[in-house]
Amino acid sequence: MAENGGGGRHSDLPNSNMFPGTFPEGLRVLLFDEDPQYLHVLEQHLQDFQYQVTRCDEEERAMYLLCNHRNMFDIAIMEANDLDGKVFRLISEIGSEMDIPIIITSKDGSRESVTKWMMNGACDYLIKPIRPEDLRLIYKYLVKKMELMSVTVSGKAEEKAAAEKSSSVGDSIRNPNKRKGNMLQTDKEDLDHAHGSATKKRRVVWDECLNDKFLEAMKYLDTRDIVPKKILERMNVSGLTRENVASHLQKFRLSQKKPGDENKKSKRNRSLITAQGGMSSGEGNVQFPIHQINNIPQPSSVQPQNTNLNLMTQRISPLGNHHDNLMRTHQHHIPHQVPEFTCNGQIINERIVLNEGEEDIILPSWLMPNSEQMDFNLDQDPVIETALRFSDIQIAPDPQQLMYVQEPSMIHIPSFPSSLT
DNA sequence: TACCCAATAT
DNA sequence: TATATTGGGT
Repeated sequence: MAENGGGGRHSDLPNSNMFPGTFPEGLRVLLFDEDPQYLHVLEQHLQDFQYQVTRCDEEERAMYLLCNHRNMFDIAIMEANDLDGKVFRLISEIGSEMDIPIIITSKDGSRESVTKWMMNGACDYLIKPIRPEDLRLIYKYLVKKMELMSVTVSGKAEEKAAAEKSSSVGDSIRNPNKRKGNMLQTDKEDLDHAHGSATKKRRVVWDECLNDKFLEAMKYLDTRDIVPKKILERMNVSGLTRENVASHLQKFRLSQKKPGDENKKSKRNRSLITAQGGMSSGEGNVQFPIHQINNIPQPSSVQPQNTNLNLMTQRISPLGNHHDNLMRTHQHHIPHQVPEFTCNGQIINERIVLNEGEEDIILPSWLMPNSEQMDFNLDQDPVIETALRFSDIQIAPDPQQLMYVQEPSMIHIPSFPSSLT
């Protein structure tokens, strides 16, 4: 891959020392353009800047990824030429709920188009042909978040404590990254949010990745050491507090107490149970998506180095082809909401969830193409593959809060019954 | 101080 | 619903 074309870009960042690693290198970009050639050009440019590009030249697929795998991306660049298209509808209707900046690209430089897109969820609008420099600078939409989470994560204990105190003041906790429909207000809004969230504690979403860490820690620890503090230490997830772990442990223990309840649960709750019988907490909520837990390349050798695709294969294969099941499920259910699968690049359990949770939905109904179109095999999907390939090695900016996971988890402890209600 | 647990709040 | 917080007890 070519060396970056933007010399000294890191020093471009204000207070760049507060940004982890080599940010914005590794920025995960979902790139959609219907023109394969132009797509390739853009991809090339982005890669020149060391961004991880997942390219896509089919609208449906791009939207599918945006809807259902946005945690695999830090930012999306979507081609869109008409204001009545599905992309526009997608972004204007649920774009504000997405936690990912969406940049629109178009040949249409009309004021109407620019204005409409910008007012309906796009964070920027690039008129083709796009200058490489504009692509290089896409990380700017994440800088604020990076700064924000840097404050949150790097804080000392006192600051943390203070932050925790202040979180009980009573004002609502808002998603600092949720963009408003009217992006003309974005900067101000984001500033407000940034200010607020820097002093607030966000909810932790115990999704598959984090839960795996938790389970792995439990497994590793001696029985007498299974206390929040030790688990926290063992998990080695920065940003996570003892209280977080204590809370989760409490839930865990409760869930173990009455495993019999499992059978009484509704179908809906079954969607939270992994194939291993574990608790996946796959609710898919966006408060603190676990894609924010960026796997740092493993320094040593606790376990064999995960070479990502292999890892994925290992984890996927025993479970059969869930993609097919997933797709079949979709074909039989009218979608009504967009679930969020939060495990960074690790879609195994999300598929399990989908497989078992009959009510899990992928696309909004108006986005649902005919089943033929949607029935692509994700296992062999180069788009998914790209994202997966990068998923474990990236050092990607975290939109809300960064948690470093130093030991990619491969161990799943069976039986973490879910279902506490 | 850390822990557990139940209840309650968000 | 999931997670955080609180409060009482060990």
